[in-house]
Amino acid sequence: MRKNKNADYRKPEILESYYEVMMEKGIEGASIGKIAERLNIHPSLIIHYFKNKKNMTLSLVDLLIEKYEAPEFLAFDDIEDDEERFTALMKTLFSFAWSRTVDPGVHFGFYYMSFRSDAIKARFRQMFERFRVYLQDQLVVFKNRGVIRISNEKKAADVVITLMEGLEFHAHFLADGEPFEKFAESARDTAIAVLKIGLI
Amino acid sequence: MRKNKNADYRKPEILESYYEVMMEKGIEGASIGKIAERLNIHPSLIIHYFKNKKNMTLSLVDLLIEKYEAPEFLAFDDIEDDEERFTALMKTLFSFAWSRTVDPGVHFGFYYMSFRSDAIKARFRQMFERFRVYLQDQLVVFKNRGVIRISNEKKAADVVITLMEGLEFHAHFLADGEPFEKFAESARDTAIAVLKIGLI
Amino acid sequence: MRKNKNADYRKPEILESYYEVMMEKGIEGASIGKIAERLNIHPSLIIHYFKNKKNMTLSLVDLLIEKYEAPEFLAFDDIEDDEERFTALMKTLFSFAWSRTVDPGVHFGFYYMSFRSDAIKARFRQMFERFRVYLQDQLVVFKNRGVIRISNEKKAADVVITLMEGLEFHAHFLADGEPFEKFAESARDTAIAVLKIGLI
Amino acid sequence: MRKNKNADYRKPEILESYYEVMMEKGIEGASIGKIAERLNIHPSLIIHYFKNKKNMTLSLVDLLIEKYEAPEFLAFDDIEDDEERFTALMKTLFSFAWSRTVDPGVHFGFYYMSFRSDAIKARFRQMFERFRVYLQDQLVVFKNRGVIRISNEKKAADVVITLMEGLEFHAHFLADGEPFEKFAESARDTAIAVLKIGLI
DNA sequence: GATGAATGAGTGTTCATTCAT
DNA sequence: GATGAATGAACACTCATTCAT
Repeated sequence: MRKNKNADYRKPEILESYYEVMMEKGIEGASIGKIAERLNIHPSLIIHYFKNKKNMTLSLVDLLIEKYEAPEFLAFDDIEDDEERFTALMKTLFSFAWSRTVDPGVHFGFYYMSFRSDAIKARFRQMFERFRVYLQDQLVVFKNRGVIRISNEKKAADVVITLMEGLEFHAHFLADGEPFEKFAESARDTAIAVLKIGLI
Repeated sequence: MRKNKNADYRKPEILESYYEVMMEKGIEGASIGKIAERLNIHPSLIIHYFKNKKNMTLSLVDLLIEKYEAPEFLAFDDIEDDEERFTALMKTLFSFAWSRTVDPGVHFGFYYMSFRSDAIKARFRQMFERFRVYLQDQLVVFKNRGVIRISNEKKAADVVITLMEGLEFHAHFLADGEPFEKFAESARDTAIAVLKIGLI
Repeated sequence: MRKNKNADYRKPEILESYYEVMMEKGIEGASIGKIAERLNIHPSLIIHYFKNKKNMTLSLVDLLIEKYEAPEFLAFDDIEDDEERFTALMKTLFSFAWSRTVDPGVHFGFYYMSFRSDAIKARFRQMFERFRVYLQDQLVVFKNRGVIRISNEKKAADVVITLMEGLEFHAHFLADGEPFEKFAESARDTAIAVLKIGLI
Repeated sequence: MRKNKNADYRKPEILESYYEVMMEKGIEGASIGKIAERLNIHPSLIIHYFKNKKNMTLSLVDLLIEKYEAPEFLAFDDIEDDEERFTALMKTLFSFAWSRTVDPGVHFGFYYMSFRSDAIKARFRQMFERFRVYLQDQLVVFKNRGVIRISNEKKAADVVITLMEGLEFHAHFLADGEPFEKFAESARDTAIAVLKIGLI
């Protein structure tokens, strides 16, 4: 019954299982025992690969952040028309698909963990930084093409992110029943208006 | 060593201790044992007062929500000038004091718990609902007085809340170093502009 | 809400509740807390009346034994014909009603407790002694009237009791489905035969 | 201090310890902690082997039932004479050794537990069923050989079991002082007579 | 690479009981 | 008579981790 695999196979397998258990049972419910059980392996084997839980958790965070930064998500180079490309970007940023890249329960869970773990916090901070930089660059382009009218690109990017993250929250607590996409409209339209009118 | 107090004293005392332990050790670290230790009482006394941990947790959530809804926070009736009152409201909504009414770690912790606990989620939902209704009412007044220019008050209130909550996030991950108040400016100004220009 | 009663009222009330909880949750499940809850009184009040649980348990045992020894059960004086009276006695001893005077779960529970508690064991021993004496006396009468033919009344009574108690067991484990009365027949007929034929 | 053994050694060792603690302290007194203490191991090791207490308890029940069904007990094939073999069987069924295969306190304890646990009840029921079948088969043989004279083998077997179990009870409450063997005589003789005379 | 034995700290909760009011 | 505060021991069980194999 014992299938000998090596780290390259096992580690992702274990992280996948970790993620799944987290979705079902939450952070505090995602114990090494349950993760192992789901994989039909011995808990010790998980320790064997990751040394300890903290380490494994950081690996999972890294993996999930990678998902967010997958290049497919924000590939609009094929759209030639500037206006269209801007719209496509905005639509994506406030889309359901994007919002659900990672299960929201897990997502929030890690956000929460970042309060206790500097290592996790640092990772998210870097992720957000990278995203802000990306957004800033995009905004500069769109500004130069005359699509939007902003003066402070960093602040503008910040506001967009603020709206995105706020929407995530909002959807969890207030959109119940209403479809996400419809609920996201106001936030997206606000973002577009803010950028186009040149408030910032 | 045995100090007999009664429920009116003990229960808030225990909740206070719960809150403190939560700040220090996080949700999963806030065990009945540690809470009791901090109060120099026996763990079972906590059960005596709250029956079980779930119940105690809900009591704490209720207490914290009450804090947010304390009447002092949003009392601007003494300001006669409409414009001034509007500014005061906006300043408060995006203020550090308001944001830190409850320790952000605990705050996020409960948000996170709402994914696993319907009871907690319901409480937050109600809180947000109440807040939206309050905001909506205020916006109607300001609209009638000509201070702002909006067409859909509910959506407008939603956007303001979205910005507030997004700011909370953002501050945690991106504002580090920068003072909150300065960081909050963009979000607040966006909110004001959105309301005044009549985007929604 | 507090109704002041005195011991004469409260004690039986508490014992009744104890018995009920025992039926539902078993011996180990019958805690003072649950008994009190059922009565809507404070657990301390139970201690107040009975001093401690052991004491209360003994009181309950006494009460239940009294039930078994209720005079109504074995009152056949109105039956004049000896043969008929003998049959009536035998029918009663192996009847469902008699067997279920006390809930069998509780009944067994106390039997079991008698292994750990000398006080309880002594009570049951006395009860059985008294019952044996009663039976012996009856058998002597029936023997003198020529209804049965035995040489050793004590042993004869013993065998009857053995059959009665064995039936109790048997019914629990083997009679499932089959009605008790039908199942009891063999035991009763054996008892009658043993007494009539004069084996003992 | 750490002695690594394996499940084949540990599990029976733990069950043995469980049984011993049960004899001393009763069912409710047989906690995992005490069992572990007696073995000088950590309580969680017990959980490691048996997952949970219920499971361990069922394992013990199985073990004890096995003891009752040990083939040595009822091996009379070497006795050629039918009459002698019948007597030997009867003697064994009502013997002290048989009755004390398992400590009566533990024995009763499990009987009692069968009221609350369907799993335990089912096991006992099966055990009794198997025993009845065995007895029935034997009675058929003895009947064919002319040793006994019965018409309904199942009922006959039932009565024998009833007498056996009733004796168990009886001995506990009434035979104190008197030696079991002597006390058992009446029950055994009744059984023999019932079978020989052909009452059933 | 993989398993299983073993640990020890910790979890929430139950329980009988004592004491003060 | 009745309540509530408080205790402390005990309970089954979970968990991450270490070590030997």
